[in-house]
Amino acid sequence: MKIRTRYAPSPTGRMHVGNLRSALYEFLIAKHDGGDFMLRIEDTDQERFVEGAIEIIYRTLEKTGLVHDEGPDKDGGYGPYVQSERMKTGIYMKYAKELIDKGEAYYCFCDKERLASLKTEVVEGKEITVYDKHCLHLSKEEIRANLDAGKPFVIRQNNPVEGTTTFTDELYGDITVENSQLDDMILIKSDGYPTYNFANVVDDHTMNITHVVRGNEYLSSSPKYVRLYEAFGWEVPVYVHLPLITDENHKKLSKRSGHSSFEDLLEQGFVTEAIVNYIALLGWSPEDNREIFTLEELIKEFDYHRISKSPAVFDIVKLRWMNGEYIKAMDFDTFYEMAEPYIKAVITKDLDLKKIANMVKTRIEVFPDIAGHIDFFQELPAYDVAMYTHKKMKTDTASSLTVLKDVLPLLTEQTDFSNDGLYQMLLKYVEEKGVKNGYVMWPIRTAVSGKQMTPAGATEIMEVLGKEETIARIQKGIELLENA
RNA sequence: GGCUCCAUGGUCAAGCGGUUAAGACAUCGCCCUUUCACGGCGGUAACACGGGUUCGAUUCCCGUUGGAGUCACCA
Repeated sequence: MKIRTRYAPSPTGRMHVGNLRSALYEFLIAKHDGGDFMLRIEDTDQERFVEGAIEIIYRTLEKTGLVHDEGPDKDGGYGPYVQSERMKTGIYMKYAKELIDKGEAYYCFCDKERLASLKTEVVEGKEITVYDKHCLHLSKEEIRANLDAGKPFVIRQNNPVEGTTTFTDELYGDITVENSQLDDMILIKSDGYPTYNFANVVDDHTMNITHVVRGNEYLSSSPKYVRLYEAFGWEVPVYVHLPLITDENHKKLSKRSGHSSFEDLLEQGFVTEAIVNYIALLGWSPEDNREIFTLEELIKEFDYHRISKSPAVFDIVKLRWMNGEYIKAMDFDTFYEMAEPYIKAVITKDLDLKKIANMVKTRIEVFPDIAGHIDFFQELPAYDVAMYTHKKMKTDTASSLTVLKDVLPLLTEQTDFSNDGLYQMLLKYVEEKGVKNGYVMWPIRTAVSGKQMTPAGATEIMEVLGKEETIARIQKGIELLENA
């Protein structure tokens, strides 16, 4: 049988990398096997629903290439399954009632006050409540009367108080819990919507999901879901719980962690392919030492049995490195298209932007790095004469002044202002003087850039700057050195 | 606190009874160089602890410690 997986997000905002990785692995597990990947929007919580969140999910999956295979028709393609839409068919209530008939669930009419009186313990600011099955013991007549009176109700799962429940996770193995630990969780809320706990099971079953792949945070509640499958007499799916992705403090990454959503990363200048590549490696590794993968290659190599069991810290520093690798590997036109806005944000003068882009391509990790490399092209920054002194180049202010003064007339005469022409010309001067290249290049580069480090050598900078601006900057340098 | 899970360098990680315990990021040093970067070469750095099992444990078992997750009419 074909593997069928699903990504089941709730539309509450941007997709953080933990969610994205779940989607990625769910996609990969299905595709590696030639199976199907579904998208199901879990919007049963009316209060948490965020306007536009579904579109963000849709856009993110599309951009990353995690395209689902099935769903209601939408613009000639497949839309996502949406729980609030499915609910209109009465599917969840129908199955809940089936459970009631089987004695596996029951109506509960307890109000907030009674529930509050049940609260027994407060741990780390959280109230721990265990429902006492009060309404399980209501007679048929009492239930009827409450229902007829229009009293608000929820439907609860009826879990046994004795024995144990065991299920198997593909990664973590057999997990057994005491049934007494299983709370009678709510299946249908008083507003008629199903809870995640219930809708998830009903949908996974009715959508024929074979492999339930999800975050580790569901591991401890899985026995309750398994009991639901058993109560229905349904086949329990294969479970693959994914290790958590954490922040640098080893705490679960969440929307509150900030700046770690896919869109945040794009805004920070990361490229989609690098993000996908990096998160694929957070919790999974291939048999060899390879680290750079396209989506297609991941599909081919991804074996979910090699997923790690321990949590992984999201390391933005390594993501930056990987992003830099992707940038270096880009063909120039693609790079330029992405870099242009960042360059134009700094440079408004009429300079050869492509030459500038090319200088910077191997030196950045994310696009916003560009600004710091090229700002001096726009305007010569104020700089300290001390920069002319460089021990390795054996230069100081006096030697630099001499060089600049010697070179100024040569530049004025120079007609070929290309990188090559300038370099040859200066090389000749170097030879005549009998010094090392750096002895001449260093002061010139300093004068034309005003910076300690630049994305290119002196002559490349001069070429882009042009004759007029170059000469002006050299003159400025001479002036500065003379007054030192 | 109950329950569940996890435990190899700062981080991601390979390892699946016998290894000089890989590799990558970061970090440090050297080389290259028209500075820096890129690139190349090299260094520092890890099996949490205590018991078993075994001829032999990073690897298997138990415990301790540490960390995480979860305990909602949220998902």
